[in-house]
Amino acid sequence: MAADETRWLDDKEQALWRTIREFLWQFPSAMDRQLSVDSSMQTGEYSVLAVLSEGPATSLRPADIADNLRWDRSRLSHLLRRMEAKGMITRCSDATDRRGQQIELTEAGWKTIREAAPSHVTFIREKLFDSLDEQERAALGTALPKVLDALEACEPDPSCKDSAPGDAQRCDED
Amino acid sequence: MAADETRWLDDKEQALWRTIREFLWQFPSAMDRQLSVDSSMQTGEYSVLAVLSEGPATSLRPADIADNLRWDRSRLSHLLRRMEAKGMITRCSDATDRRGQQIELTEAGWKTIREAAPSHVTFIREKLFDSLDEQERAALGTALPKVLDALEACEPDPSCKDSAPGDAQRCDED
DNA sequence: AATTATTTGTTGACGCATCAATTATCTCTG
DNA sequence: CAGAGATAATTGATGCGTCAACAAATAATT
Repeated sequence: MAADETRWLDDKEQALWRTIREFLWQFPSAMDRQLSVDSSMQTGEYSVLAVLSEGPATSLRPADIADNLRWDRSRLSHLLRRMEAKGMITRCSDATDRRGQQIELTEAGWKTIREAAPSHVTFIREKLFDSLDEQERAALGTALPKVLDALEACEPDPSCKDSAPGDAQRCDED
Repeated sequence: MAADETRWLDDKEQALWRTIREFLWQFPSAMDRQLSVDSSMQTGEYSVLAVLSEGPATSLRPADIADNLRWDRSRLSHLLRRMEAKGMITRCSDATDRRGQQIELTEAGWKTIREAAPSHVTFIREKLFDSLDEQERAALGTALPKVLDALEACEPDPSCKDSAPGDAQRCDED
């Protein structure tokens, strides 16, 4: 890349970036607070409980949960350990693949997600959906996937290998 | 609040929430990775360096930085300690208010932000702005502030007190 | 069948954010 | 001026996410 061709942000772009950055920080932060206050847990734990309770299957392998949430395996592993200690989930070894496990909600886990869901959904509806009109919701629905696509071009996994090579990715250059 | 009036999300809303949730996680995560790889720092540190370098003043008090970024004081305090240890900033006690301090970038701090800025701005432009058309950018610009407004109604600080009391905040009910 | 590569999941060290508690200074009120 | 309250900033404990290294089992290759 040539010397200093950085396309800096103009004032308008900078203002928008500022807004987005604030949203990126404030929303998850407020969501964690809501869950902490109302249900003594955080977003990560809620997400795992939700995935396990929503799916058609009664048990899932950690890799499935990780894929569903697009999470790091390690993060999930740590979280599952804590959740098992709290009695939210149980693990049994997978018969067909002895590396894997089957993760299942316990009764306490079901109770927890059932009790946490109403206030959490209310939070999302009130703070997020109710703040936006139909057009804005639609715009988010089309805009954000594009950004996510752009991000996938350069992920931590070695998934960089199967992305379009012609288009100047910045996975290791500087 | 009455028994079970939770307005659950329908399929369309759930899909949108899923997208937003993924964006909320993946974007900051990718941004941290970019900064780590290219500049050996993370978003928080970059933000502080940016605020200090952008402002008209050559030095700022921690409270000003915290307000600018809408951060917790404690978070900033910890971060400033680490940044001071790395030689990025210096502190001098404020003459007019002996509780406060003046935070200033060191030469090393200036060098760091100057070197980190191009690739970071490029990341934001390529992954975020370039992925969106003008209409989508405008939509974000109007939509997100509304969400942020809704969030401000219920913050950790005792700022709950000066928000409209008629409108059923959920700061402590359940 | 034997070797290699890939996939599944765990672990430990480390850095960071959060919360509650604390110190020091300032401001307001009487 | 004295005392109550507010504000600036720090501290320590705790929990979480990340990274790199690892162990175990399966899949692919020869």
